[in-house]
Amino acid sequence: MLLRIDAGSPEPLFAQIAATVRAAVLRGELAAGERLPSAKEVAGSLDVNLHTVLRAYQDLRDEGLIELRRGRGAVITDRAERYRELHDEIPRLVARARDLGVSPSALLALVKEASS
Amino acid sequence: MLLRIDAGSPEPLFAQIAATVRAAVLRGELAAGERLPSAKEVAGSLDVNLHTVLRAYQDLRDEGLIELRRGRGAVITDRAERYRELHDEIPRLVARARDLGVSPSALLALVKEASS
DNA sequence: ACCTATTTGTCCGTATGTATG
DNA sequence: CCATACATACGGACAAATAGG
Repeated sequence: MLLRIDAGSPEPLFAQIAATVRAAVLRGELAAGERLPSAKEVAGSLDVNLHTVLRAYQDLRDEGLIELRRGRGAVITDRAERYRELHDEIPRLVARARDLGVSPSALLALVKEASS
Repeated sequence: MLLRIDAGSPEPLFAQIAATVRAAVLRGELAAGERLPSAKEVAGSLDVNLHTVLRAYQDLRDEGLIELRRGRGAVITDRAERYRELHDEIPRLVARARDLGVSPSALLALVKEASS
């Protein structure tokens, strides 16, 4: 099963569901164009309410990771693919900084500076 | 009354409520630190469901216009104030572009270029 | 220190609407 | 026309944080 949640966690169910999908995308298990199981299916398999899943899906849509269409469902976006690629580059950047003797906090400051 | 909605509009109720608050902030009717009426109050006065108002408030929170705290309510952020200031500068920029003979589409392109 | 009321947060259930296939 | 699937709205319930007495 793709999605897993922990009912005992203080993390809200909808957030757990969204996080699980996000993680799957970042691990490359979900490629652009692929379709997520319908909210109804997920709700059934996780034994949560349909709305809880829909809220998770809508959060993911707001982040640009998926597209939602009535009658069609949830589809991974191209942008999600690019997020993944970017995500994969981070460890290399961190390693390179370490090689150059740049501290993690200094690297963070550099990134922050560049994106301001 | 601060908020108004049109039940006949195709625009969802929660979006109408959020848009009304947004507009009020941009008109300067709501300053940073001011508190919005509680979701319950708004729901009562607009005759909509409590959850509909809460969703509007949560959208506004996600945009950074308000802060939400249990037991305390919804408070306009400093950032909202800055949004308003930025908003107020736009007409001046447009007027200045016009004075300089820069077309609206060219101005748009310049802004787009600068923010890429 | 305690209790209570207020207010948002989450989740569930139900109903209806609307776009897609 | 029909089934699927998301979108919105309503209602109820309980939890958790805050404020005030």
